[in-house]
Amino acid sequence: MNVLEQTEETLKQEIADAAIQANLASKEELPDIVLEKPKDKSHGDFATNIAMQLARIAKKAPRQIADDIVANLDKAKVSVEKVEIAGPGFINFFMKDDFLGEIIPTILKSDKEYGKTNIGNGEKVQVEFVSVNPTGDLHLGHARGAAYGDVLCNVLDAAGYNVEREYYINDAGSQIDKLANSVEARYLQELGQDAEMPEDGYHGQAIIDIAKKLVAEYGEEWATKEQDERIAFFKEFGLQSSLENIKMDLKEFRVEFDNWFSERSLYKENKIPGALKKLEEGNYIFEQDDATWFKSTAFGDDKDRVLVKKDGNYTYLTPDIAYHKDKLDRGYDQIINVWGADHHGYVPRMRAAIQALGYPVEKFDVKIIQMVNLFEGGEKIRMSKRTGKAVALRDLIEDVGVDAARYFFVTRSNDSQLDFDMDLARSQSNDNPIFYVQYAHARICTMLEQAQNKGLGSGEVYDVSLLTAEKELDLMKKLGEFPQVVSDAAVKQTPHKVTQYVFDLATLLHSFYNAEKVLDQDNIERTNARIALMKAVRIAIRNALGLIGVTAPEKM
RNA sequence: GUCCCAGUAGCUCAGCAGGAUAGAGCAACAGCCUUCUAAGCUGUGGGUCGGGAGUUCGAAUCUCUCCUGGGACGCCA
Repeated sequence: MNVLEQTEETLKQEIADAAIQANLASKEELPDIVLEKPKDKSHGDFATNIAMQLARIAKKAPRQIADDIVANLDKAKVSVEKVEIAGPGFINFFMKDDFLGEIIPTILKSDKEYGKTNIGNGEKVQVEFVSVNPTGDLHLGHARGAAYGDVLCNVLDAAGYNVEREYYINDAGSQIDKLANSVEARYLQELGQDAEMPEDGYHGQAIIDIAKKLVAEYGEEWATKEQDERIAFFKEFGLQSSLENIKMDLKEFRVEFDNWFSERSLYKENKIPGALKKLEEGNYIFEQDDATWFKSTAFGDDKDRVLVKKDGNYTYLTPDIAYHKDKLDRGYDQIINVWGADHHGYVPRMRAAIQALGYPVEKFDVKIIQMVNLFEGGEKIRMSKRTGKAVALRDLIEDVGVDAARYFFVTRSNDSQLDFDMDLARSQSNDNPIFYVQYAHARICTMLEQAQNKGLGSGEVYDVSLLTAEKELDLMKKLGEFPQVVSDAAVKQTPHKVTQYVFDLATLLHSFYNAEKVLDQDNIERTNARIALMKAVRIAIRNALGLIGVTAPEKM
């Protein structure tokens, strides 16, 4: 537990005791005390609305209740400067400045660990994300899912969850056949033959590159072979090449997985019939029109779903059900899937499947990532997977860099669409939030370097009580919030809160920097205290950027 | 037609486990570099939180309804 949390806990306890002592409510009746940090400084450092909440129970006016609570408060136990009652019955607490005193020493001591919490309590969480079909390049939409999933995992990890990252490789369905056919057509075209791309094939550049690679390695060898043999070979070649590309792109994007789960392994290990059998035991299977159906409507789905097609093949859903069964059998407390918005309609049937298999549906969670719209020169760039004109992740990285791309993708809530402004992401100006934040870090590094050159603040001796300027207090309060921000982002699965936080912290740093001078030969005491503050800010920025997967440069 | 997401300042978006006078960035306007990085800072203007009803002491936040935009509704994946 960090310093601010401890102060809050003590304060909450005091308020609860005071309320009971004033006979406003019994221990059982008393609601949880909520402490908030008022936006307006004139409302103090903490505020509680307990008086309003107790109005009905105590059958008294809120302001009267607030009076009673304040009268019974033992101010000696917490470092409260003064207490005020305001508005409809808020109780505002103004703390003595020294309540911030422990923040800086705590941060400097925790260093890389600062921000970590144990709210997850070691709970096992698995996050499956990206999981793009190995039939082409990763593009913009996938990139957002990749950034979201990765940062979510970082945040969960920091908040004390036991996280695993997994990628589901669709290497068994009909899309792989399409891939083989597409590769074949491109291969023959490379050799100057008059081959036609299948209507429903993959038209992207990636397939052409694979064909070129084939020609480079095998020449015309495969043109003369039996088609069956050729297709079989191209299927594997295409699959492996695509997978390699995807892995390479993700690695460059700083996304690494613990598991790469192959759909084929479900076939090999006979897991699909097992899942079907389980469904059958629950009477959720029926035959109709020569197909096998899953009665997903029993769990609120719009319509029932086909599992085994008329032609005897599984639909996409069937191995996916087996896959989710497998995941749940691995003993995670929670499995989170990160899906694109175009797959949201798939959620009810998978939820139905989880329930039909007899698992608690609360363990299954889907995060939907809304679309990304790319803007350049004020105009929207349309993307389409079919025509192959989608903007590839690789191109995006080359253009704006990994830092800017990752940062931009986790600036917004996952369920808001995202307008990605290429010009802004590229710009080396104060308009660009990633540069703004990184600049704050670099600025601190420069100051600390100079401090060292001048022989200032090198020791462990500093007196934080000298930090009384408003901007110093603001910085310390913000620093103290970091662990709560991490917990909040993890629990609510909203990694963009970290991005917002680090931006706000950078703002306070820049503001402080312009208002106060850190290195002052004529005031060594204060200089040492400020250097300690700067070190603490640097740690918080670095750790926050680390969670987002963005570098913290020392010079810019 | 059904389902999902969104609708908050001129633009892009936070805020949505109900709390005080609704925030940030950009854009606009006015200022700040003999001082640790001006990739920075300070200030000003700007809002019927899509409309309406309800619950509540209190609603941008919860419920219902309507409108607008985007997406999804295959024996595709």
